[in-house]
Amino acid sequence: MVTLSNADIDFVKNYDPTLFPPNAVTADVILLTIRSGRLAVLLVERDKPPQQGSWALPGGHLDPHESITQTAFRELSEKTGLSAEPTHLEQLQTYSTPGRDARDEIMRVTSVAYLAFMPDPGTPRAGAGARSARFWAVDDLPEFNASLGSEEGPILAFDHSAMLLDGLERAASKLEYTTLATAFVDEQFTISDLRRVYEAVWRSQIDPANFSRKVKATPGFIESTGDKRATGRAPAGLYVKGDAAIISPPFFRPSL
Amino acid sequence: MVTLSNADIDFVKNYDPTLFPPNAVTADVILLTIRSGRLAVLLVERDKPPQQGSWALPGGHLDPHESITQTAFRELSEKTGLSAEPTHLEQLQTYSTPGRDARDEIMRVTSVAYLAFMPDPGTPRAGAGARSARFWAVDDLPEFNASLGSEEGPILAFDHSAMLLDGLERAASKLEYTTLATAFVDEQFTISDLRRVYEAVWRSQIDPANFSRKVKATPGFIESTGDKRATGRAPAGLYVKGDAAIISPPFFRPSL
DNA sequence: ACAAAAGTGTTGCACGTACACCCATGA
DNA sequence: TCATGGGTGTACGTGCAACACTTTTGT
Repeated sequence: MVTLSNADIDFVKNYDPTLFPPNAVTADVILLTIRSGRLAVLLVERDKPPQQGSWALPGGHLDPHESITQTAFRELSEKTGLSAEPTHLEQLQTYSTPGRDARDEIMRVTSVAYLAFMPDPGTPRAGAGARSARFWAVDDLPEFNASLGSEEGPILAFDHSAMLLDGLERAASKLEYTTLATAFVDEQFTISDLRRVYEAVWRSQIDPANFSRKVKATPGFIESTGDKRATGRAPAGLYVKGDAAIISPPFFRPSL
Repeated sequence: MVTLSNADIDFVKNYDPTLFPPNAVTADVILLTIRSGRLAVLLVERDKPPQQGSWALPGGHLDPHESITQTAFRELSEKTGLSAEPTHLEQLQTYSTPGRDARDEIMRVTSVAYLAFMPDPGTPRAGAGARSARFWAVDDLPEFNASLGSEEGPILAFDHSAMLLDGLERAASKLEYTTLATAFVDEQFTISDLRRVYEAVWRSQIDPANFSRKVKATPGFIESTGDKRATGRAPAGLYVKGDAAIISPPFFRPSL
């Protein structure tokens, strides 16, 4: 990837990392899915300090020979025991404010947050370093205009509430101009399934008639399989994801 | 910011950073401005290995007690001697692919790229670690559909071409739905000044009549001062930035 | 037969684009 | 007075929101 000059080779040979202040780099993953029509996020209950016993996003340290994206995938699978990989994973933002982690007194911890989507993967299993792992409906979390739902969720550890807030905004805005809603549904899905993704992420009602027309009119968003699924009453057409990545013109979420 | 339990305090006291593989965290800044109607980026000629002698984005190491955003501001001023600060600076993305920096053999280098805008600040001065510093018109860089212009620019060091490409796309897309074009012009500006920002960043022609109407119709985008500037021929109204951050409905760039 | 969900038709309105036109100024 | 750029007027097309209406099935 990089061409090394002789000067570079000499330089690297004599490079002493201990001369630099210590740093840690971690990846944290905001994995979103739709459960019973509600947007849900995967959290783990921490089993080690710092913040032992509190709930946090799954994540962990960068290994020397992997990219930070690989860290995100690996930590997600190690901490939560999910067998399937997310259908979409993208980098969100990096968080480095001093004091965001107790270890900052000794060694700065810089955290790269990732945003991931997948269809409901069922119940996760707590992995290494986690006391338990489960999905929480986002609006059961008290920090996110809470408790329209039944359960009362936890307050998040570290600055993970800020990360989640940023992730939710990114998710809502990406549905406007990309076809990423398909990352939340199974391989075969109905247009109503897709509409329920939009409704959950945008927390708003969408006119089924206009939604259906618009999705079908967007080239490459969905492809018909010809089959039908006997879902509730009338059978709905089954579709698979098309090959377009962006929607133009975009969908707009109601301006609130 | 974080409340520490007794367990956390004990944990941090006994924390040994040397048990972890060494990491470096750096910030690199893509500073864009408009010069003679063309989009330009600030580059420095490196005066130390690695990649000594080649051109790169200004940047450097995270200090133990600053946020990575502060690193970006500090390195920009140290390396390029700019007296004014950018009028806009936002985090772009983090780059950590193994092999992106020669030092990765010894210590992983994770780089947080920032995107910054400002009105033309004049000629920069090379600072510590830089042999020289100057603005290059983006389309004089051979990797960016080059040489409509006169000069032939350099190939960038490390993965800085990828960063710049991502930054240009982000800048173009942000002009669609935010009022950030005002970050490129002086405090007082004409509507044509603002239009030339859009034309430089989008590399396209815009109808002056429709542009003027749309800008004035967007609440909070610009505020009239009542003054006029005798620019070319007829005097143009002078405006200042309004207090809105987002444009709705957005402007759309021509779909190419 | 009826309820519920899928999907079609139709209308009005808001907005963007294109382009003709007028105005103010300095050379 | 003419060239240049700032600015207004206007007509056309597109596309979406709203909502009435038809179709299809399971109970």
